[in-house]
Amino acid sequence: MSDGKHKIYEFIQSIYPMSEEQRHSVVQYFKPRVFQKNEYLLEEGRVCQMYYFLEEGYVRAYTHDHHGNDVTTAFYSPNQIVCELSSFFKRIPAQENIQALTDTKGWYITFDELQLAFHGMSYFREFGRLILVNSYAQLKQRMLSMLQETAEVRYAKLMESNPLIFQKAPLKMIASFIGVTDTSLSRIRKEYARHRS
Amino acid sequence: MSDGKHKIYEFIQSIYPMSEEQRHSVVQYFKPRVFQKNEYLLEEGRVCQMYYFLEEGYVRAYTHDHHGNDVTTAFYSPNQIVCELSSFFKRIPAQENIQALTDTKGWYITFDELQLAFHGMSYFREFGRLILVNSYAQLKQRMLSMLQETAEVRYAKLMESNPLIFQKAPLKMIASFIGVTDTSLSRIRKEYARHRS
DNA sequence: GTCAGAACTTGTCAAATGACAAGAGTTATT
DNA sequence: AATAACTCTTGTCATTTGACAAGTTCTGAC
Repeated sequence: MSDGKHKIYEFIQSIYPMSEEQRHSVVQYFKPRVFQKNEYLLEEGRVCQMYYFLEEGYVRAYTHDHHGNDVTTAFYSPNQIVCELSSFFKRIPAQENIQALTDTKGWYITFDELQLAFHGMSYFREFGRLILVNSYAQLKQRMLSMLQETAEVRYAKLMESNPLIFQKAPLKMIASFIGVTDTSLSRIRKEYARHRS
Repeated sequence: MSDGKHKIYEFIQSIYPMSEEQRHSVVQYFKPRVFQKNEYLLEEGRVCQMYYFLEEGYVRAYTHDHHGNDVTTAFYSPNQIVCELSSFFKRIPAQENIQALTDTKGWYITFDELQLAFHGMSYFREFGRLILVNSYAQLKQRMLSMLQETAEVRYAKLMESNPLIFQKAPLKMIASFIGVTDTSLSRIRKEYARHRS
């Protein structure tokens, strides 16, 4: 394992444990790729070509609402898969952009390669399916959070689960992710800081 | 096809077209199952055992918030798959209940059967994956709708996309699905009717 | 048919949030 | 260093929504 793929081995193991040999046959498909700050991993209107394991750096996905404002749909931190799953698996144009917030480093696999690997290896299939199921579960939690919790609670949770994002992304991006205006988030943050002190 | 599985054949074809023969080998796994009004398809704390194709009837899924109120997470109409995907695929206890709003009729397959079928048939795998990807895409749309649109717009969209739900489910269930209180939805509905007249 | 509970509407008031604008601080570019 | 663009905070006011309560209608159990 002197190929620098240490992190991706660990990641696969944490999602769906398998033998050393099996992991190796999965990992071999992944190729290195870096992005500079502000570079796009995916642009709206194109088909998502990468299933990208983010090893270092921070990334966000966003789309536009009808007023032309952009809305953050996801933040990605190290050790996550970055991919617009609908576009990638259905081979249709994406409705969102994915952009590097910082310089990033990671490993990718293309759709065709993934199909090939899926075909032969049942453990890879399971791994792929779990990524999908986990993303679904996570999105559902966020949905529930939108339905049940106040903006302040959503802010507090993001602070806990992903504090580094606040150093990498401007307030406005975080605000649209949480579902409030940046003005409002600025006030919420103030209140939150007051409670904590 | 005198086995009454007409609808499920059509459904599979609409999601992921395949040959008559392939579809047959998929469909043969599904067994009939009916539920009476108010009967539970899944109860909180149990592992979801069914991947259920809903042929007739209406169903909703809900969970509880910290105040003990229930929150509707999904409505299901005929020709949809009813399943708590996280619980079903990860074999973990579900956090939500799925309950019949009306008498229902449909077809189910268990996890083990599905695994078996996935193993041998690549077209079944594709079908299964598309169900997952489609559910994900749909949830994402709803998420965006929560972020960008007013409660009134969400109400209007649900009215268009799924008008029959309004005859099957009380206002309170619909309100928690849209993300407002029933009081508020009552007012929104009034306003909406006024605009339309 | 009567009763109890659920479902829905409406009123009043308070709280949360958005829209808009001004201003201070920061960063990038030339 | 000067400038412009971006970032964040804060003030004011309007709008939306929630909380609570009262009252009507509907529905199901007995």
